[in-house]
Amino acid sequence: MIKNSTIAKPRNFAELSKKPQLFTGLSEKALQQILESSTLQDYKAGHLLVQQGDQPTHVYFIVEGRLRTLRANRDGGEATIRMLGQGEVCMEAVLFMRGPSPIAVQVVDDAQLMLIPGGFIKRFVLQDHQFATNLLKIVTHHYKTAMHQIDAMAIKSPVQRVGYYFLQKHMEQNSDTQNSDTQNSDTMEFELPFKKSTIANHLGMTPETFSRALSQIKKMGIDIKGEKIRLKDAYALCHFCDLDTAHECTLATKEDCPHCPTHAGIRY
Amino acid sequence: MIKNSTIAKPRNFAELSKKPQLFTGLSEKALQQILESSTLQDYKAGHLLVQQGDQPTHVYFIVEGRLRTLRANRDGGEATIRMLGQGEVCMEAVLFMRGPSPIAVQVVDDAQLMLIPGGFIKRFVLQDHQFATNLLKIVTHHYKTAMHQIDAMAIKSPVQRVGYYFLQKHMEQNSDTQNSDTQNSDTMEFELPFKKSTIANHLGMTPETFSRALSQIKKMGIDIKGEKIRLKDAYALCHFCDLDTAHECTLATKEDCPHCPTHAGIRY
DNA sequence: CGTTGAAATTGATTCAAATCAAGTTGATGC
DNA sequence: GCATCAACTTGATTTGAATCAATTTCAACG
Repeated sequence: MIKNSTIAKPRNFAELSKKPQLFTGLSEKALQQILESSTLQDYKAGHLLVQQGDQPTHVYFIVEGRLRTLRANRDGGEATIRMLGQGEVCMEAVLFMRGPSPIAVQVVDDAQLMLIPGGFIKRFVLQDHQFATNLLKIVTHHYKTAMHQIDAMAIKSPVQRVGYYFLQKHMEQNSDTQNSDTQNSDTMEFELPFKKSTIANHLGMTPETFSRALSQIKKMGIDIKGEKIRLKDAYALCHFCDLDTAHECTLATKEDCPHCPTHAGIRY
Repeated sequence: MIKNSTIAKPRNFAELSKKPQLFTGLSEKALQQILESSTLQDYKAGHLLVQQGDQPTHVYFIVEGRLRTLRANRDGGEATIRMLGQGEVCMEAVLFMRGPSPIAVQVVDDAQLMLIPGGFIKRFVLQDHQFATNLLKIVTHHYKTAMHQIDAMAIKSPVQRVGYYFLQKHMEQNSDTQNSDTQNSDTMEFELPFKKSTIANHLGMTPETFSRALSQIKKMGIDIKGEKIRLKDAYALCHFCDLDTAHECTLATKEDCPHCPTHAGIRY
């Protein structure tokens, strides 16, 4: 599985499009320390990095490629917890849970990962405040996402789940392009970063149901061509917004959004 | 709603049966600082401490009573995220998410809470390593629980969800009694700490379905009398165990458990 | 360019949990 | 003791997503 293993070089970071959350605000010295303790490795799609029940050994930083974290049971059922790409980390939360890993980690697209030893992370948290806060923010954000996932499965219809997922991807990709030098501040188009069956599983439904939800959502002003999603108008996804998501929405201030939950003082 | 408000006194902690995770390993000085910044308040059952979309202001430490955290939508649907009692905290994770609270917090049983100002917590995390690690462990544990909840709703049957919930409560209450001076090391009995309809909602099912799941589970060697659950034998709940839970099980080492996933090298 | 195989779509059928609708139990107060 | 009300249980019915099954689409490769 392992094709390549070297000491991580700082310039690998420069190649990443957006600054990874794990390293924000760290001193040069701190960064050096992390890099020197880590190794780079390549993995093939399909490889199981971590199995459910394994003792966590490393934190994995994605330089290139895609992973997913999941839970599985005896009858072959799988629940995809997270789907992650470039600049994201995994196993950092598991490291601080006592006991073996509650999740498996699978390589979805051929990936280059930076492996940071678990022991190093645990020590480093105690010596670097900024790093500790970074970790806290990351785990906290995972928890928020998990709460949304619970919410979705408990009280949302398949169409609502897909709509909310689209809304998030749309907002993510808008903020990405604004950070880079693209001029287009409000793109009406975005892409599905994973194959549909994986997204379906993440949303707690079968591929068939996902497909049917897509054809429903097409009737709501959203064009779907393969991986490309195109909105007919900027408000097309506002149906699916909720109070805490509206807060990050650039349209929320423009008072003309017909569905925005921040208007009319909606309380759930 | 507020019946009483005083500066928190240290001796309130002494009254708590088990040492709360938030304060473990802190110096006397650190504890003093926290107590001096906090206030005690009483709340009536039903009160909404925090609404979805509110900006978080405090961390709530439960001295007495019960709370639940939940998400709700426009159509009246509710998803219970956590149900918490004495010695537990909430809003500590939300504090480190950017933006407004994704959850509401409701008082379920009349409660006495210690309110720790959010700003204090944020500052204190940067100055006290132990406190930072405590928080990291707490949030990380919430995340683990949330992953179990996702798993449950995605790939478990109602009966399996109830069984797994029972298993957890059983293990919790066993470890509690071992810490205190009770001799009975392996109790066959435990109690449901919340009313059934709340548990049902937390498990992502209707009260009717929960009730039917209970009658199924009675056939598996588990007696249910109101709030009291009594196991016919110590292994009655082992059906519902998984790899990461087995790790904390006192029976797992005894190789005679017929269902334990740690035996026979089960891989999911 | 056509072949191959995986992924996705679409349709028909099944099934499990939600809903609807009575009852029952159990706690609280008069 | 009995009345009252909420929580829970139990049964009948409906419904929406899973499953099963048959195409269709599309990318990879010879």
